[in-house]
Amino acid sequence: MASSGRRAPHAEEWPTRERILLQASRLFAVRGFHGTSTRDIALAVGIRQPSMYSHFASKQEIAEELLRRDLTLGCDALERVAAGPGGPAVELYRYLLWEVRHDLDSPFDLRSLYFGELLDQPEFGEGRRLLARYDRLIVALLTRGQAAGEFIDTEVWFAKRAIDAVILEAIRSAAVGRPRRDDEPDLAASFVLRSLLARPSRLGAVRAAAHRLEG
Amino acid sequence: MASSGRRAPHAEEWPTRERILLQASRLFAVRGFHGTSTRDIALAVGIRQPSMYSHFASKQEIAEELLRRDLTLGCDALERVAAGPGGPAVELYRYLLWEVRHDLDSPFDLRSLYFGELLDQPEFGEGRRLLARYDRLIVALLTRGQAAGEFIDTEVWFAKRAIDAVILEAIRSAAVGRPRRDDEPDLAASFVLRSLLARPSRLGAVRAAAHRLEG
DNA sequence: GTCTATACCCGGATAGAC
DNA sequence: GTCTATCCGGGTATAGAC
Repeated sequence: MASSGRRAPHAEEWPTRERILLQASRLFAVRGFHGTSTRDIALAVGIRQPSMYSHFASKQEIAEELLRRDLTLGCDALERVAAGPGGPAVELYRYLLWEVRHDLDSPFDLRSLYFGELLDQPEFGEGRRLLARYDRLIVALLTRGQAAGEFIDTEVWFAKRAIDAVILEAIRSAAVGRPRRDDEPDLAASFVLRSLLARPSRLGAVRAAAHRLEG
Repeated sequence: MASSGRRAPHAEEWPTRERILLQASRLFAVRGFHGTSTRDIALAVGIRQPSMYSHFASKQEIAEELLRRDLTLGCDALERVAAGPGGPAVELYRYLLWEVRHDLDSPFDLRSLYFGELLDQPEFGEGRRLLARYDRLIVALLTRGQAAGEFIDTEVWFAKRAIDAVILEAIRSAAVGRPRRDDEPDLAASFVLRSLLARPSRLGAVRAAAHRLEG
C-alpha cells in the first residue's frame, strides 16, 4: 500500500473533494493517469462516477490540483529559506530537510506527478510553468552559492541532477512499505551538500545551522 | 526528441517488428503505456493499426518484449562480470560502466519501463519476475562484497537504493537532449563505488582494473 | 503481411430528477 | 451534492479480401 499509516483523509469527516484528491493520487501512482478511470476513483471514494463532476470539471483538473498544491508548497519553502539568515549552503540544506520530510509525510502519493508521463502531456502547461518557476529558484540558489564561493564551481546542471535524483528517490522511497528512518532527511541533505560544498569540512556547521533554523 | 542521433531502426530495411518496438518505446516514454494507442504506434511506424497484430498479439506484448530484452541484457551483463576475474568491487564497477553505456546507447527509450506504472500492473508478472532475478543478482554481488570486506558494512537496501538512483538517472538523462559526456559511465560508477568501498583509496585501482577488463 | 471494414467495449462527460 | 440514465468518442481487437 502506498501511504498507509499516515494521517489521511479517508474518514467521512473529510470533505469529498479532499478524499477525491487522496484516492486519485494513489490510483494515479499505481495505474498511471491514463490507466485510472474516473469510475475507479469514484469507487475508491465511495460515490458514483458522475458525482465527481460536482467537485472537479474534469479528470485532468484533479491532477492539476495535486500538482499545484505540491509545487506551490515547494516554491514557498524555497522562498522561505532564501529569505532566512545563513548563506546559500544553509538555505539548500534547510530546503532539502523540508522537502524530504514533506515527501515522506504527505498523505498523497506523489509518484505519478513526477515519475510518469504527466508533465510531458501538452495539456499540463500550468504544471510545467510551476515546475519551471521551481527550477529557476533552485538554479538561482545554486548560482548564488557559487558566486559566494560556498559551492564548488561545477556546472549547475550537474548539481541540479543530484538534487533531482535525491528528491525523486525520497518520493519513491515514501511509496514502498519500508520501515522509516528518522534520519533520512539528514542523509539526503548531507549527501547533496557533501558533493557540492567547496569545503566539505563545513558540512557539520551547515547542518547544525540548518537544524537550528528548521527545527 | 527522445533518442535522436542514435543508430535507429527507422529506415525501411529494418523489420517491421523492430520498428514497432522502437516507436512504441518512444511513445510509451512520452505519453505512458495507457496513454499510447495502437493507432499512435501504427501511425509512427507507417502502417495501419490492424497490421500491428501480424507482429504482436496485443499492445501488452509489445511492452513485455521491451522489458524482456532490456532485463535479459542486464542480467547477462551481471552474470558476465560475476564470472570474470577481480573481486566484487571490480565486478560492480564493470557492471555500472556497462549499464550506463547501455542506457545512453540503446535505441529504445527505456523510461516507460522503469519510471511509470508499468511494472505495477498485475498483467506484467513476467517483467516483475525478470526484475526480481536482476535484484537478486545485485544483492548477491553486494553481499559477496561485504563478506569479502571490500564494501562497507551498510545495509544492503541502502547500497541498492544508490545503484537504482544512479541507473534511473542515467535513463532519464539519456532522454533529455543534453550534450553527451564520454565520462558519464565513469562518473556514475565512481559515485557508487566511492560511497561503498571500505577503503575509498582503492577507487583508482578498481577503476583501472574495470577498464582493463571492460574496454 | 498489409489492407478495409467493423464489432464491441470502456471511459469521460452531460442532463435532469431528487 | 448525489443520484440514474445516457450520449459519444476513441480504443483494442477480429474478419476476411488482396
